[in-house]
Amino acid sequence: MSRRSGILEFAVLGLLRESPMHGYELRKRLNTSLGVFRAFSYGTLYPCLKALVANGWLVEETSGAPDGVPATALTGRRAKIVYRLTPAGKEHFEELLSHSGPDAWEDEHFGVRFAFFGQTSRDVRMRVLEGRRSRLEERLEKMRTSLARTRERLDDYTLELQRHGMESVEREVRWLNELIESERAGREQRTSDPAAQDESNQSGDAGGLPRRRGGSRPDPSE
Amino acid sequence: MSRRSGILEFAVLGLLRESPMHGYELRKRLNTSLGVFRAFSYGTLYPCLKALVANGWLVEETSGAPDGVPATALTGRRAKIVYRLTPAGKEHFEELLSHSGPDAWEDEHFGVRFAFFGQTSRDVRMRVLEGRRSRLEERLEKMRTSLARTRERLDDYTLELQRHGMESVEREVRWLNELIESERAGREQRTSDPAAQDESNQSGDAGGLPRRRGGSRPDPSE
DNA sequence: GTTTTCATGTAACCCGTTACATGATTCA
DNA sequence: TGAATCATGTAACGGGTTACATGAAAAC
Repeated sequence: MSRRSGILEFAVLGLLRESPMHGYELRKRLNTSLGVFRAFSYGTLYPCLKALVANGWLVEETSGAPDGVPATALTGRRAKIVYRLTPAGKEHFEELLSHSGPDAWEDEHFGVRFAFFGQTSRDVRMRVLEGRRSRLEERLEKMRTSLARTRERLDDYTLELQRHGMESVEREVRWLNELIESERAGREQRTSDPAAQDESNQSGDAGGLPRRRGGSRPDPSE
Repeated sequence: MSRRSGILEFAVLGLLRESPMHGYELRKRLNTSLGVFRAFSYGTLYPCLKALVANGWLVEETSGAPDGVPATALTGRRAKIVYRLTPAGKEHFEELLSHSGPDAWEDEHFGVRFAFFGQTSRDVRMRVLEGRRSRLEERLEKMRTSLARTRERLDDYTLELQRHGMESVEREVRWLNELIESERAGREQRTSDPAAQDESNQSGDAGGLPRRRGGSRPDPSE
């Protein structure tokens, strides 16, 4: 019952749901796939994995595998400890997925939640996106009033910092607007979901993302 | 010698350099002026203040002031403990200001450093801005390669998250480019600095910010 | 055969928050 | 007079990192 990190636990369960992995690989996935937002060290990850095993959500499969299936087949090289999600773990993860409480739209949590939107039902997606948006909007409100009160007493750099900060938040709000609109647009369409889970897949279909693929042009004017 | 937070210490010294304050007010300033980036609690601030006093960088002035000058005159209401920067503290802060080590351009530090650019000499400003920029550029590089490697294995949401993340970083790089250019432009001009310090003011002149005042229009299309 | 990368862990520490305890001042 | 805000503090805990210790497999 010790180490409960919330976000790390969530991410680990989510990644292991796709396929079993050992700690080292897991960490790399955490720091790229879910990247930008968070980088966990081994000192955090390994104890967390042990705790999840203790909870019955994961099982360890060592090289001299008790269940046949040598880990070699999975990774191409001998892996020490492969972690696999148990049915209980899967159930637990899906329960976490279905929650959309206020903490789900805080800075740290939101990124991870979004990363697993593919697994998330559409109504939960909507609640998280809208929650996040209103969170940012109230933050903007605060910044605006506080700026209005102190405007003239601040030097140019502080002001510029404030301005840039607000613009960043505004930009994220616009992003959320687009996403929410896409979700709304894809509401009644029921397109076929690309990667359907075998069982207990509670996610609806993939909604509709802006579909602007290709990821930010390499050379933006400069 | 205990509690050394770095960023909090820096911000506290910087704010107190402008004028003496008590803890409560200090915290509000921390969470607005330097806002967006960080919000400290009393549980962090007060112990830090004590430590700074123990270091000889601050002095406490209680209501029954030993130095005359009742705190009432400063705030309009009776304040309990007013903290004032000592000469040693000022000296220390200016030394901190002059450093531009690699940690100065990490996410957490950069914001605070920038907030006190008004007090910072131009060459240090330049080094910090350029350091920050190259830091972001190498991060972009990593993201690009990692994205290229895993592109097709990721679902749309993860991809969109990645894309948005990269765009955010690219945007900050462009911002830095503008700032750096402004600094370069204001290099030989020697405009009069708006708020000159009485003594030991090592900051050159204010350089030149984009001068686009007015802080982000209230209604951006939506 | 040595270096690099893969792979797993632990103990000490750091920075910060939460929740609590306390009390003065202002305002309705 | 009672509620809200101002104001100062502390102890317990939380979540994470760093540095270290260890060793196997791959690459050169």
